[in-house]
Amino acid sequence: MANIDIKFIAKKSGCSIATVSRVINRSKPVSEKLQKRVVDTIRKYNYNPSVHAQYLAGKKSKLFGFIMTNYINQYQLLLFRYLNEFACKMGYGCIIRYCNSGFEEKLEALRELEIRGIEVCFSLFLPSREEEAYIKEHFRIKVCHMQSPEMRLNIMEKNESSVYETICYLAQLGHRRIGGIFCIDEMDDSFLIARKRGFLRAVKQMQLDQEESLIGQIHGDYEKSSLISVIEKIFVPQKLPTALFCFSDEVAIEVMSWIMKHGYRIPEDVSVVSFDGIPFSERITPSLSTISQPVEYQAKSIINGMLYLQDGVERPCDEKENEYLLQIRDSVGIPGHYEK
Amino acid sequence: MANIDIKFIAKKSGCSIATVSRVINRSKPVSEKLQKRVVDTIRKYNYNPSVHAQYLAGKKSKLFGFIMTNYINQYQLLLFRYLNEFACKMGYGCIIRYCNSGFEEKLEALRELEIRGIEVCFSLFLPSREEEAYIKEHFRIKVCHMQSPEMRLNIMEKNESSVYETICYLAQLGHRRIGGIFCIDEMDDSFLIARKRGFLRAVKQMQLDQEESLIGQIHGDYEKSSLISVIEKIFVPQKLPTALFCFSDEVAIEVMSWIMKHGYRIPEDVSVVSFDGIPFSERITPSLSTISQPVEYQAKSIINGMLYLQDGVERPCDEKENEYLLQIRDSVGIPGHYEK
DNA sequence: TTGTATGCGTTATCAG
DNA sequence: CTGATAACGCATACAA
Repeated sequence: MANIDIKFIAKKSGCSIATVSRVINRSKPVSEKLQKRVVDTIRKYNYNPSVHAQYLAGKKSKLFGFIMTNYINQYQLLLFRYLNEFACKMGYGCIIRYCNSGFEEKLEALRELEIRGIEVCFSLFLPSREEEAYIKEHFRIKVCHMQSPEMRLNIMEKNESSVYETICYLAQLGHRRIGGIFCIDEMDDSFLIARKRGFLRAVKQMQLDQEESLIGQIHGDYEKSSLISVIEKIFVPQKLPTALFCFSDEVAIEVMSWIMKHGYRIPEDVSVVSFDGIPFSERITPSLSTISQPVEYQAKSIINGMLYLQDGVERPCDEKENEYLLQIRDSVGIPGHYEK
Repeated sequence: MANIDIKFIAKKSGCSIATVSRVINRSKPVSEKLQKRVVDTIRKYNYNPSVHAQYLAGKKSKLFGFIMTNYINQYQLLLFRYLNEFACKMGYGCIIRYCNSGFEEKLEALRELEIRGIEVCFSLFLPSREEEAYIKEHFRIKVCHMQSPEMRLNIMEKNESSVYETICYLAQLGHRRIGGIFCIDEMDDSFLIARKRGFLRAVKQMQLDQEESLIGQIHGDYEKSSLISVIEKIFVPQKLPTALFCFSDEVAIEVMSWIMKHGYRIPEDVSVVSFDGIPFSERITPSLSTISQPVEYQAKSIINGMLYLQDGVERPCDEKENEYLLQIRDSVGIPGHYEK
């Protein structure tokens, strides 16, 4: 059987390839009769135009690139799942590339994407100002990320304020001594740092204990041992915190297993709250209280941003859905409210 | 500035585009001098041939497709990271598509991949015989999966035997009452089922307690509540098992948090062992004993299989690396060996 | 060893 | 409204 291409369809429909093309792209009017005939044969032979030929003939690539960090967490995974879903819905394919954090390696990844004719890519890495400038100078491909203005995620403010409110809530429950585990980021001004800012602001505002020993910091790709030293720094026997905030659910889960293994009860002795709202957070026992991110909104908003970078058309998102929701579950309780 | 295409490079190198093409593809000998000149200008202008044009001119697509289940776990994520790495090393890009388990949706995903000129794709879903036949009949794209013979993973046997050996090991430690949580699969003969077979064989062989209440089954996309009923079925107060096997690390982590929350100690009261060897398994407290899969080998072997499907060239893998290793960590102990 | 010319499947321009 | 045809960037058969 012959290859099913535009020529084949044209012959079977008794018209020229130009007409078939017009039917496919709705680029120029075609008489109803002919239109129907063409559509029918396309259906009949299950014809699909070759994207490669389309691209060569001047069309855009319909392919988005995604650069993933090697230290991916479940939140990022979930985000990507939605990104994939929305990209598909808009007719775009997703080409993915894992990458270590070295700048050279990121450039290599960009090069690969560029070769494949991709024009817009999303990176889970937050680039520094210099990196961003370098890329703009040397690449045709447009790179965006969580903090790019086109994404309209308002992510810094949302992170700061949701943590602030969470800590205030704990204070209102009666917690006066709240520990916090945060992420050190290479970027001066990332949304991860914003979480710490929100925490500190609430501590000050609510006049909670401000001891330095209540705060721990670890890197994004921390070792288990360094997390444990942070926990041990915070959990000093005579002066335990009654609550603990962790910058991510995964860290919280590690911490909770440590706490329970060491004979403390959650939430009777310590309440735990974290950030992200990954599905796993409600599966463990006790279920983890967490600030759940609007992943679906974020994904939609990012894809809209990428489409904008691709074709210049703005697609507004409903800002109201951009809500960070504190999910109170079993890991949070009232201090001093249980028998010893 | 003109577009940097093969014509541009040809002009700058003072030769024809045919020669440039030959240098790029090493398809025919080119004199050393000319070769060098061409290579230099390619470098100088950072020229990259258009994959679309190459494809159109008869070359293969250099793109692999991957169909991911929506209920992805960390093991699958890790596997995909390595798949991505090895595919990149071989000059292939990875286009990814998440998908629910409905057959229609899988077909839609395949269609999308096929349109993009992809010839080989890997699916995390295990297709039934009928599904496989249907796809072969209706699609040009070749679909492979964990149990495809071309992948040479020997996965059924490896799963069965590694679980068998693990349970024997526990028996030798003195465990006589071992619980097991397994996955119900729609496929009659999947590697997930093989894990249960290995368990049952060992129980029989070592003459361990065979009560039906020691065994629980859940679906791949189980709810938390159904896991908890399974746990409660196994953890009957007067006749606790001294050890528990879980078919995946993620299930084990959920189970462990339940166990600790309910006042049992790990491993003093119950030992826990599971399957996969995801990084998170050693991060929790106590660290989780698990049968770690040779993810890196598997990924390499899968990519080799996909390359074989693409170009017919066999690339042998070192079978010795296909080893499932029981990692004994803190979650395993000797029964009756601790003070109450 | 090198160059010329054709074709790959599509879109877009220009005539009819 | 429709059809012929020139691009698009590359590989390759054929000619030199």
